[in-house]
Amino acid sequence: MTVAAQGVGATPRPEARPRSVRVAELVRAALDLLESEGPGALTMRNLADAVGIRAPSIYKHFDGKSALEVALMEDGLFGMGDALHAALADPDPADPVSSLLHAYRSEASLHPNLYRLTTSSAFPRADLPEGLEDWAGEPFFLVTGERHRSQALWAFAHGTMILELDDRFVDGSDLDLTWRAGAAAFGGARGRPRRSR
Amino acid sequence: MTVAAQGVGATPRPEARPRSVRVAELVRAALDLLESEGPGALTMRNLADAVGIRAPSIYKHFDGKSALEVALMEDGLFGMGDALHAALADPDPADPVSSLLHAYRSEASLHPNLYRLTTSSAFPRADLPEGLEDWAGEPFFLVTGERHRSQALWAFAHGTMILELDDRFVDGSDLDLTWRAGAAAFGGARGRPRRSR
DNA sequence: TGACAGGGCTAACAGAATTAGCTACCGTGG
DNA sequence: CCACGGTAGCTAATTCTGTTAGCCCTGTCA
Repeated sequence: MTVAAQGVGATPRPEARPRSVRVAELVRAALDLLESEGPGALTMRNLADAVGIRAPSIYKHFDGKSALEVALMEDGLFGMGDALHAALADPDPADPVSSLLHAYRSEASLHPNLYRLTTSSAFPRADLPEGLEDWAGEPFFLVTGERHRSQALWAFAHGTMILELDDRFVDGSDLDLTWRAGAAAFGGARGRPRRSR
Repeated sequence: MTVAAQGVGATPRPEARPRSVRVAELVRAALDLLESEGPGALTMRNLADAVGIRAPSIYKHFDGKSALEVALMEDGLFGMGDALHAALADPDPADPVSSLLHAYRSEASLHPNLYRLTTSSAFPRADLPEGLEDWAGEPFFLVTGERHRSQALWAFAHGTMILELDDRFVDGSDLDLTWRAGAAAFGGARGRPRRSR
């Protein structure tokens, strides 16, 4: 392993950008709207209503809707990064791949629509804080020790997560087992069907 | 294995629904628009222009935009299903997992925006031909022989594909290696340098 | 011949993001 | 004390979206 031991990564957690009171309020309301009413309900008018102003006034705080979404994605990435790093720092050093996947799934399930947004096609890499993306994804590298393997594991996690959220796994199949099958494939679980490393 | 041997699945290819000339023309134009100009350009007015009519006339052929999208998804699923089944029926029985993943990646890369649409959140399962989804996904089962493992493999494929299309894999990392890492994890490839087939 | 359905059209609407331009407040410098 | 500039609200209006209503022509068939 080329990184510091003990589950602590080499990539520093980026600084969150300061937000004015109003901006913070808008982002919070936007997240509420997004999660409780769905992506279609996140309109400038609805958001304005939620904080008691008119839609055009939002433009005093954000350049446009996409800038607002960037702020949401930022929160989403910080949340995911914290969850993943915590999972590795935590107790169980035994099966880190499974721990990581479990943390990933839990965090995403907590804010499904935020997760969808954060992983949506229009990813504004340039507008996000420097290093945020790397830091949030680092745990996958810490757990696999190799770049492409870590990308593959991340891809599995994201694929499973988004298909689960979108209800794409048919019949009443047990998704726990699907996650475990992935963990096993990537050398995590010593799961039931017993496959060594 | 509970399925017929020799790479041929038990699930029959569903019948494509018949389409009138105009409907076929509209779907073809919609696909053109989608792939050449992007999802934002797929509007009723643009589509109407493309076939030389006015937007409201489209409603004589489709119930609405989402019905049009269903038709596109249908084509996308048929295309993917054909590609995957062909990959298994084809020559190389040696490394079926890699063959399958290769076919998946090729087919999706051919129509990236159609792939995105077909795997988008709003998946109108009920409006699609009976059995289409199962048939298109069957090759993943044929190749793994176990349900949850097949779901995990599909999730890896989709995750890698969508992250690749969305340019989410940072730095100039070699995505071939990422795909291969996944294939290896799922029991496909043997050696790293060694690529059979 | 007459009814009807198919498939085009224009006009119009509601809701989306966004812009322009106005105004009120609020703190600071002369 | 007063003027000034910045902050943050507002209304009105623009453009683009999907969609509906209602009209009309044309071919087919009883």
